[in-house]
Amino acid sequence: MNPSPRKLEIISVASTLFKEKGYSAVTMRDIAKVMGIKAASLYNHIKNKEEILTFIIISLAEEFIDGLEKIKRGNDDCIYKLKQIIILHVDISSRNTNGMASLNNDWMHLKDQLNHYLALRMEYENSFRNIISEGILKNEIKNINSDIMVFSILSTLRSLYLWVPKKDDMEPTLLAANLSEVLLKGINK
Amino acid sequence: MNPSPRKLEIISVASTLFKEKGYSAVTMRDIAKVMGIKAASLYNHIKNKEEILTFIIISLAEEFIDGLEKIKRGNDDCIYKLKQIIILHVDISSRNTNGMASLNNDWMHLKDQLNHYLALRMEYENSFRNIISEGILKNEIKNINSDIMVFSILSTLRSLYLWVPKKDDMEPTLLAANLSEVLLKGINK
DNA sequence: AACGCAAACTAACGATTGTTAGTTAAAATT
DNA sequence: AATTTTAACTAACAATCGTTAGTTTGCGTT
Repeated sequence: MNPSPRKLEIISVASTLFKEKGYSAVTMRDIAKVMGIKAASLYNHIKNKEEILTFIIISLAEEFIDGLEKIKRGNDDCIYKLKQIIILHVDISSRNTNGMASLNNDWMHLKDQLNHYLALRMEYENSFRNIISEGILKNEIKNINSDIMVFSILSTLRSLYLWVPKKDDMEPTLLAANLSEVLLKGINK
Repeated sequence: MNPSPRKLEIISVASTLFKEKGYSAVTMRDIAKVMGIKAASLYNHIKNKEEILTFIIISLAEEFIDGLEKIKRGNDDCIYKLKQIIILHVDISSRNTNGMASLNNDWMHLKDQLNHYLALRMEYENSFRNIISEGILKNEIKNINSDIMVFSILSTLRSLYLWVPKKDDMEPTLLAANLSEVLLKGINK
């Protein structure tokens, strides 16, 4: 059953507040106040507070997994795959700057779906690492500690949600292109 | 007046818990339980919960500012300065993996010192950006959007606290060297 | 006109929050 | 030996938390 428009509205408002103060510091009364209703009325649309967080995190995580799956299936070289991953992150982060905050910082407050989330994250990181490792084997990528490369690139991509809103004048396409240049070829002339 | 050993112990325990669940989700009773005392006893050593967070964040922020000041004063080229900044981050993050979590994620819960923190952060980012801009002028650094370079490098350095504990077998010196290679020269062969 | 339903409301619940007051026991200082 | 200090304790506080129960309101369908 699809979430009703009103439910999506609540989730959207909650995402904004979760980004500002974190999941734990946001009360149901905070969310209700922004919605212009009482806290108890929220429960006509959602099961409980945790369901809001779960929806935000799991739907984003699955969007990343799906995007990465398509990229993996392609018969491209590793550098091109990395560029597509960068585009994927810029795209999802630009469209979900609020939700990305919860994905990055509030996942530990999941209960029922915590293990599911952790499994998705491990799957994603492993796929990412495999692309790097394959690139090293094929001599497309430098033979440095692959963990460091995964960490370095992924840290930047995971922080996009903080940075994109400050640069909303910049085209996502241009941002992804510049980011590819910096992340793949460095800044040193 | 210097913090007593017992106070530092409380701050250390609190840092660990803050990293696990975030400031808002950690109660004074949580901290007390790990200390093996009652929550009320904490108040013999600290003023309130906020003071713990403030101490963690401000002392780290000032450590970064001091480190950057020394680097700025040096008469080195910009690439070398950036390498020193990377070493600074690896050093501080390795010695304070817990506290760095609060610096990154819990600063918005500061009250009295929030503006002070924001001023320090802006000062730090501006100095960082100036080094990049100078490097572009001196033709040491590629002429790409400098904001993107600042964002990219700083995002990685700010995430070190998450990653260093998983690689505690790796020498900080080696980590900093590899990181410099990746961040400055990229991964593309 | 009567009905059913979605979505708001009021009121309240038990649990938990940060914190204070007052007390006690041991250690350090005089 | 007497006294002060340190650091723990018990007990409790008002405030706030997520959530439930029961009620009301208004709109669309019969």
